[in-house]
Amino acid sequence: MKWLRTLVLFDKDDVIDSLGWATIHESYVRSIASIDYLEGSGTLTLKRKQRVAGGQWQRNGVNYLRARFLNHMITAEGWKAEGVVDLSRDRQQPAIRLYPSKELYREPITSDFGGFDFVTTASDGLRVAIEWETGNISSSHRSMNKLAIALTNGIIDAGVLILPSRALYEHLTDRIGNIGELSGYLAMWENLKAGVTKGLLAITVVEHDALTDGDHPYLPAGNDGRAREGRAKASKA
Amino acid sequence: MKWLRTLVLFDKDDVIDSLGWATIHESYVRSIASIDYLEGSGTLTLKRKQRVAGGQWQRNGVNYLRARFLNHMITAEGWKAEGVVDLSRDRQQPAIRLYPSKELYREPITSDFGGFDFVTTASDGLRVAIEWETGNISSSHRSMNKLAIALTNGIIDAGVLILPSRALYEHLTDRIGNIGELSGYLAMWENLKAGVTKGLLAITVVEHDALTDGDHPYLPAGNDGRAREGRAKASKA
DNA sequence: TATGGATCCATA
DNA sequence: TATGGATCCATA
Repeated sequence: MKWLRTLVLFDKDDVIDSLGWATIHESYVRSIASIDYLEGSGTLTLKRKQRVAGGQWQRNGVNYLRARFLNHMITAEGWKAEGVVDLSRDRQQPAIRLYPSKELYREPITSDFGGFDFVTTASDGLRVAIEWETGNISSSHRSMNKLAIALTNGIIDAGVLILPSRALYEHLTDRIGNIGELSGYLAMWENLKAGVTKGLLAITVVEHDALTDGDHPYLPAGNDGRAREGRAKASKA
Repeated sequence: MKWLRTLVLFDKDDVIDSLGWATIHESYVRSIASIDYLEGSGTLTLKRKQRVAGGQWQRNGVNYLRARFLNHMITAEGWKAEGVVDLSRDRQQPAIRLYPSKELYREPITSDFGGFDFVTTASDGLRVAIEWETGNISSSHRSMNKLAIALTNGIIDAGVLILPSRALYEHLTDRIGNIGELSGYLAMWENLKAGVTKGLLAITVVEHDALTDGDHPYLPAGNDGRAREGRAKASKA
């Protein structure tokens, strides 16, 4: 798989020049590069999306890519996934107002802050959270918001969202995250840097190496969401 | 349907005291109150979620609620839905840096900013966008981010997200938006007020009036093939 | 083609 | 039970 670019939306207190960041960035770029299909080929070749009977599109599923990435980070790069890095629920809520009473009000925090795909600590102590984003594009918004909150609260020093280019997006599960649809929101997240003391927020864009129309299997798809419905429809058509 | 509360996350330049805001808030609260089931009963009674064979849960679909709300706003309250209020793609992108080159870079905006469920203008000229959020909880993040960007860019003066209480959430389609899961992020959106000249950002929380285990139909999932699919699957289990 | 859903899955 | 995710749908 191809690493295309890493966008640093903001950087406070020079995390960008730290050894920890350099080390982790090199590492996850190697993990991205390691993802191939067929496995062992050294190249991520995807079968191009294809229209099937009933007007539906056949595309590549995304679980395989995610599993390969996380696996390489742990086994080949030697990072330990630390599991949940959580924010307590008793942090300060902003003073908001109710309407129409205009009373001051603090909404209780009643959900946990779920954690990240991968959190680790570099040798210099830098805590980095990485999100491999192949969920729905709206899920990318939640991931970015979550990274921003974690940076604001000082529980991580660097946050990265890894997501598909628009070109890769076309050939994977419909409506997954992609840089194109996030591009109009970058200014919003960049704006949050004012509330961060130390921290870097980044997006890394990735892409397939090659596309083919030939005799090559699609990446397997799971049974999530409306898959069953879609399959029933396809087999009927 | 019950209006529970309206949270004003921020308010710049006293939109909260404007006549336009008061008028629109009263209006949409009436539209919320008008949603009943069975239709004409005056009460939104929902059949409680129920575990069915195969371990699945049977729940109420969400299309009906959305349709009733929008319909009431237009026909009973007399608001005109203005359709897409869009941001041009040529707005200024923040100066972000590439890594590792550290070059300055501006990611091109390659997606349109899709618009809101309902946009209207009050008699005093106040432009208000309303999002009726019964999509996935991650979609609520996108909606809030979008309202925030629209306020920052001055294309609306007030933005409202209407979403279910945690109690209502339990009985509707799995994983839809709810105030509980958004509660930990309110500080982030509140923080964006610094970049807004004039504008109010609000969340309105809604709930059913009653639950029943009795002989009462689940809210229909729509007039398309989905309800049929769901029944087929459930009856197979 | 593009964008906002609506729906059910996997797993701690 | 709770949270993040994956998958296809509806429609302009």
